[in-house]
Amino acid sequence: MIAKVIVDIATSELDKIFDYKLGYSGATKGSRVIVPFGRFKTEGFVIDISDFSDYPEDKLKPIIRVVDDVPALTEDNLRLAEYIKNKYHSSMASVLRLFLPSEMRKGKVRSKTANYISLNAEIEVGEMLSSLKKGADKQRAVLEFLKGNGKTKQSELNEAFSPSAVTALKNKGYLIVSEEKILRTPYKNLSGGGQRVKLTSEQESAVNSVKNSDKPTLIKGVTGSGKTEVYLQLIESVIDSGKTAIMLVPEISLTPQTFSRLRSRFGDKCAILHSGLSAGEKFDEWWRLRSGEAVIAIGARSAIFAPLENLGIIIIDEEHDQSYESETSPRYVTEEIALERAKLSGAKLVLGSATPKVESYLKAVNGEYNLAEMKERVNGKPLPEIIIADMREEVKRGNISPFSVALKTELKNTLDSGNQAIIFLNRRGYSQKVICRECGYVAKCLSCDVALHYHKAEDVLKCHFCGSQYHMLTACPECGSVSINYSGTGTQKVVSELQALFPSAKILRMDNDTTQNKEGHFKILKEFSEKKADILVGTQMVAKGHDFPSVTLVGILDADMSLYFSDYRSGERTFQLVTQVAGRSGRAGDSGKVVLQTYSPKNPVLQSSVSYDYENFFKRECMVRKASYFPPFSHILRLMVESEEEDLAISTLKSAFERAREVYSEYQPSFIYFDKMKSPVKKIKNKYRFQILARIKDNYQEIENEFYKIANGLTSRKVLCYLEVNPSSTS
DNA sequence: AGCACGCCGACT
DNA sequence: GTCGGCGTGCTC
Repeated sequence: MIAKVIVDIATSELDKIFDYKLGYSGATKGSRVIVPFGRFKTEGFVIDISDFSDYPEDKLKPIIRVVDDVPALTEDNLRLAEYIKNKYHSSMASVLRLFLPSEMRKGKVRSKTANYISLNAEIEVGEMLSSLKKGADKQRAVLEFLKGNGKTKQSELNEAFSPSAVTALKNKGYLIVSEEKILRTPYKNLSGGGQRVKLTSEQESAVNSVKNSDKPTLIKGVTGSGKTEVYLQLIESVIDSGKTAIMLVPEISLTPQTFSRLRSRFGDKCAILHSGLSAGEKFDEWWRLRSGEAVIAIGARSAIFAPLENLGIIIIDEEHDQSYESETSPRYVTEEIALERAKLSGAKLVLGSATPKVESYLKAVNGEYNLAEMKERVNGKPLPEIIIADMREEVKRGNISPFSVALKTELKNTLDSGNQAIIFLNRRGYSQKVICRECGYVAKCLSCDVALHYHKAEDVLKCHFCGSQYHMLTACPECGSVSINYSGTGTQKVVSELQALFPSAKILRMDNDTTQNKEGHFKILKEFSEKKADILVGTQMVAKGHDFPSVTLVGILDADMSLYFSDYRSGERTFQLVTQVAGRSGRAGDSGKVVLQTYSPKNPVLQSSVSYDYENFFKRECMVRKASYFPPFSHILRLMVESEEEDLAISTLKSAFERAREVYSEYQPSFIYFDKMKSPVKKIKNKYRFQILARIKDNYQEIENEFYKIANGLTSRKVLCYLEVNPSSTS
């Protein structure tokens, strides 16, 4: 018998099947194995067993050994892997690696065992006790304890009594030592009254809508509409029917709160897959799923690869979140893999969000997805009121502080009533954008309709989409004002100005400076939620995460800063951000307020967001993207070339461009845009980066395939060449 | 990935 | 002379 093996080395030359003699290794389809490879040994995956080999039989080597008792990969996994390999044109080894925690490879972790001690059942306890000498009180205590409590970990006995007493009893043959596997369970102490809640009629119909549809379901529910409870009851009914479930949450939501909600409801049936776990915990949680001991997997995007069989449902919470796109090879889109996995195993797929991706909602509108809407909040409270503060007016009136009059007034009210406030600083694409502080004019690229980035070193404005350059402005072309700026206020400055306005307020700051480590992040949030401060000032990271019941005011400074970010999705991002940040206000007590400061109050995206009008935003966004051929009405291909040697990068880019141009001439009518250029960030980690950008309106499958071939064909030991489809940032 | 082979520059 | 730089090729 022949084992078809993929060796666990992710290079394109080795991306083929190697045949080995199966022998008596015991390997089966899906087994991890150790095989001889050239002059050394390597780990590999058995992807098939066959009677035949095309390789000369006398040259076949035998498998050295199997790694795990149970094959690490299931047949479903292998089929899904095949799909991923074809879709993203990556090597099989790099795809298969997605299916196990990286720490498991190369035998870095093993299961942990401990010695357990119990009484030797062949001897009467009374006999043991009476045989002890008079002063042996410790030994007597150990025996009494074991008699009462049964099997106990040796380390605990040693600790509670004394190692010598235990050893003495062992030597007498009174104790039996057994080595047993112990599980390293993360968040063991998480608990809480995980009560099943009675659903509102809207929640109920969302649950039924999912159950009754054979299409994937998009649940579009406003903030606070109780989507999580819908997920939990869906999971419950799936596991009641003997199937398993995967729940994906954004990276930022991997908090003890999230876990405890599932743990308290489903207990040990739920396993947590999370990069923050120790290697041992990851290993054990993974095997609990693989062995069927746990039937619910929760985690960030990589949990879509959870080793579950008989899958009944996949839930992707906050489906619009950026963390669902992998930014390392294979650059997969979680939703695409979830769709295929659900299809392969006949599972339901549920996508949930208050602000779905334009792509997803379009699918729902087209009938490709089933749509379930939840418009009411569980607590019946209205969504926080959003007040727009026109910063152009403030500047005209001579207010040059970062805070509008409206925000100052609301801040005062909030503090006076003993509530808390969050000030959100939108620093996305911050210092690079050029904005007129008088009229709100933003410098844009003439051919792309995206904001230009200011490059300080060269003192020019550049379009990150087509690469064109413009002179830096000295005055606003619209109104002639010279108060044109490209840098904003940092968190530090905001804090000091706030402190000056409200001397007695306690202010916390949360940004990259104050949260170098993950702990800092939690520490600040915890401090704030314990009401040890009145105001929290922060960047992106305050937008998501904890609920703060006493927060009744949220201030958004420079709401438009991400609006003109050079990305076709900037409008979408802004809408999502405003909705999300607004959701931080007034969760429990009094109804909340939001002050949104902007230089472009008439902007349609902001207008839609202040009235929480997703439909309106969506319609307009679709119109704009359709007219200008941006996704989902086109596909953006970005072929990257990276090398430490600039000359080599350039020559590779040239040959890539030559080949791409052949594709271009064959399919010219399908191209909206096609050119080569330096990457906006031209050097990262000592690697020079160049790119080819293309935007395609049809025949994209063929063109994409050709581009993948070009990229893979040009990658070598010294040059990395890869393709990004609809990249979310073009840095 | 890892390791051997092999072909040119700088050195005890 | 040869030590060692790294470019190239092979691995069932």
